[in-house]
Amino acid sequence: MARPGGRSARVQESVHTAVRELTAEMGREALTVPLVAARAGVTPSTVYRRWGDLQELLSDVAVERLRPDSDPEDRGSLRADLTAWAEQFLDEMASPPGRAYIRDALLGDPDGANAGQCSAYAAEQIDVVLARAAGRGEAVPDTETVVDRVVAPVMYRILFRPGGLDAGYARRLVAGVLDAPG
Amino acid sequence: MARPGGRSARVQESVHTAVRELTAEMGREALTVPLVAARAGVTPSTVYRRWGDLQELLSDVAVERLRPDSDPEDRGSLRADLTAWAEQFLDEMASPPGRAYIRDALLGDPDGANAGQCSAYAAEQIDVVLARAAGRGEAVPDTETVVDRVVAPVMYRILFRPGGLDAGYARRLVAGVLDAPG
DNA sequence: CACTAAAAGCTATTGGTTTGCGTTTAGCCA
DNA sequence: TGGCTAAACGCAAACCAATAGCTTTTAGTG
Repeated sequence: MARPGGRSARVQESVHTAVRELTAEMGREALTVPLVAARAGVTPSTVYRRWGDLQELLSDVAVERLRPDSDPEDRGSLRADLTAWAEQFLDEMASPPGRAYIRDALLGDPDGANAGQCSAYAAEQIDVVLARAAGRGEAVPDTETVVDRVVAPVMYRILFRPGGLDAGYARRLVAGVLDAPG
Repeated sequence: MARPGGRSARVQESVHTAVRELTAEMGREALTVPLVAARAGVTPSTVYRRWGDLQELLSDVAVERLRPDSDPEDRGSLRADLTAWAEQFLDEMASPPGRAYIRDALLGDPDGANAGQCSAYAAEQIDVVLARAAGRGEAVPDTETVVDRVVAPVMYRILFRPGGLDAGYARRLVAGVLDAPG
């Protein structure tokens, strides 16, 4: 993988852009490697060599989209910060596009590197919230505890229990980990 | 879908058997629809029409394999029952074949029906354990609470955090939900 | 400025996937 | 029991995604 500005970087960028555009235009089902390659202005063999197959390419694009673009907002207390973050997290992840990205990220991921990256994103956001609360002098749970008690249940239900998720569920999970830290 | 003994049932059975045999013989990577169809004694078009593609077929087979074959053993107390079940659950699901089945089950599952079935299997097992404990007069948590506090963290880590799972983790999760029920 | 290795373009070929049509089978009602 | 209907399957041709071999371009280096 060359430095930004090199040909490799240009190809990667144009291919990723092609995936995003074509997904928006005609849906995920209609996507095919030759189609993406044509839109990106490269040959299919280039895509196959760099990504292996369509799933791995979609996984790469999905991880990019799941990267949070900013730190959680400071609302003055651990409870308020964590509740707001959890509600937004559930809202984004449980939406149809969010679910599609999660599936794509998990699917074309032979070694689990992309899935690990997604988990790291959530852990980083939680770290920010917890560190801020600790700076205020509040007692804070471990990041791992929050992952187990909030992130994991949300993701589990998104993946295995289609339907029946709302902001209230996220609030209850946060209340549970703050009021009864295991 | 016809009753057992009908042609549809015979075809489904022979195709599923072919998938299991060929997976064991030459690995999941080598599987193709024409290969499975030939082993099953049907034509590829039959498989494509019934299952859509290889992923959906593998998803069906994976769900079958994830079905528990017996109720959890009675060890005399809720804590012992739940701990033993969680340890076995983690052990089976975190193993390479278990992870492969989970991935397959999630993968070819457009409407989430197969994933929901997997979740239902775990909930049923937990229900048995909790009902038995309630029959003894023990105080028991909700099934949903156990799913959130034990099943979800295990599955999340299997899917998003490759590596670093052991029986001790399952024991700590069970202890957490029994000693500090949210 | 030449040199080397990695990456992309090009093309032929393979084989997985789709489709249309005829045939069989299972369920159903008289 | 016997015909009727619709769903499921077999068959075969056509399509197109996927792969591989080879050439050409490009980026980095002495």
